[in-house]
Amino acid sequence: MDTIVRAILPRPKKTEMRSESIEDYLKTIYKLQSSEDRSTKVTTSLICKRMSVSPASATNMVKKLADMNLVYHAPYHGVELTEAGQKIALETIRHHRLIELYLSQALGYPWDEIDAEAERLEHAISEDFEDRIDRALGYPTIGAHGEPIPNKKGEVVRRHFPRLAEIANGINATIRRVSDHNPEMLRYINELGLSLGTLVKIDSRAPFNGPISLLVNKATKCSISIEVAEYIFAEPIAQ
Amino acid sequence: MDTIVRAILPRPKKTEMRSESIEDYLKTIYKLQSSEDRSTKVTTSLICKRMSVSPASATNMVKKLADMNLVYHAPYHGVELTEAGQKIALETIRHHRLIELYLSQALGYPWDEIDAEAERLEHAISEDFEDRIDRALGYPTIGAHGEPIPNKKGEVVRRHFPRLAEIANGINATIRRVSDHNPEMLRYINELGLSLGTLVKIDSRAPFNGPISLLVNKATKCSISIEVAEYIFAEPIAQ
DNA sequence: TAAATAATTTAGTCACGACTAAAAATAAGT
DNA sequence: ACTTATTTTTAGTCGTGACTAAATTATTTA
Repeated sequence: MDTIVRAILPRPKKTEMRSESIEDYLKTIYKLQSSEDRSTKVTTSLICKRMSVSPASATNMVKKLADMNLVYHAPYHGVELTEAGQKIALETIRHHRLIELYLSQALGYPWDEIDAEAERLEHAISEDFEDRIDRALGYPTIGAHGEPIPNKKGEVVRRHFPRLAEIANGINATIRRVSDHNPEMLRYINELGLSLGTLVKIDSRAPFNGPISLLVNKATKCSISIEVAEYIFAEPIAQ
Repeated sequence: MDTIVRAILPRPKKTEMRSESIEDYLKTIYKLQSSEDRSTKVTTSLICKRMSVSPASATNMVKKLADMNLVYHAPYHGVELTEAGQKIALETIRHHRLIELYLSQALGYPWDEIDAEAERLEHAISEDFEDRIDRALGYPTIGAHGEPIPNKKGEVVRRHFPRLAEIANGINATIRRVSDHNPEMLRYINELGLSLGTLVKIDSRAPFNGPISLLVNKATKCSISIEVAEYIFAEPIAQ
């Protein structure tokens, strides 16, 4: 009796391991969950687009993550990280950001290369390595592109700044974060002298969504497209 | 005609990729090929023992490596690296040793932990990373345990020193290399104060393969088993 | 509300790299 | 030389994580 039932039911799979892939998916889901508009559901297609993977692959992994109790999955309606899933995501992100900062500060890596290198290293380092670079960096809380670095307990201090594109003309602001999604964009932004802490003033905007003119460090002028201005987050200075 | 022949022959497999596994096997084969007695053939069983893998797995990989022209394989008689295979092996070993040295010098890792950490990192780093730590270390040629570091061209400067166990009583010698195969042994050796460059004098030997008494740095005495003395290589000082 | 479109999931495949069990080849002992 | 023991290879399986193609479910539009 029992045997028959067991033979018919799908075998209960004992997926237990924490693989590179799993970490990558959880990291991506975490980022989608928290960085996009809060209202947006994290759907399979969002995930597969962000990871450059086929929809079927994403579905498969989502099912596996659900089996492992790392995400809640409402079929056709998206996923949400469980506490366990979020823990792994944050550990992975912490690794990533600490490595990025280390590459940039200790090894002189340029801004636009640290993401790719960290992407591979983040899965390979031990807790010990994490601790050692954390110490070497002086227990930082802000990453190389201005993102918060989760602490070991998985706590994140989220800071919120408007995009340059959203700041009104005539306002002074300090650059606080730059989206690290596009290395070419990062290189370009860096070439313009727009790094973390740089003071900029929104000078003027050309009509019809034209370029935005900036005054950088009260000295240089430069003109960037709206698209670029969407990548840069800055803190307006109260005056 | 042609079609029939092609249909019967095993499909020619296009294994092209350079995976972690492949690097590990090539590295192991290189080490077996050069570090054991030269006369010993590198057999499948040697490989599988060293890698803690089943004989079948080793055979499989060996066949694959032969397909990729990375090793010559005489079935039942062992393998030998081709030039291409040796190149990859040396690149991997170079990565490993540079990382070990970096961990030890820049991050203060203890001697007995660097191997395990480097084992995972060596597959994850880029050429750029390699170059940067190489520069940060001042282009070293000797690794953390005294082994030579292959240069970028794949050249190795092999130095040959006798084991402590082989050095005659009364001789002064400088420790030049320590086998890194056993972390516990490494920790023990380090605790005894026996690191690279340490001056030792073979004081005496107890009979029946008993322990060897050493005078360390002309100051401390210590007594080690033959087994330990097999792990340590030293340069006798001409006097 | 029905049809068209878009998103998601199922089904089936493939490469990789491990495994066990069994067959085949080599080496050793009498 | 012939049997025995050991080493090596073959055969077949499994888990992971990707893929395409086809089916299914949701959503939008007419």
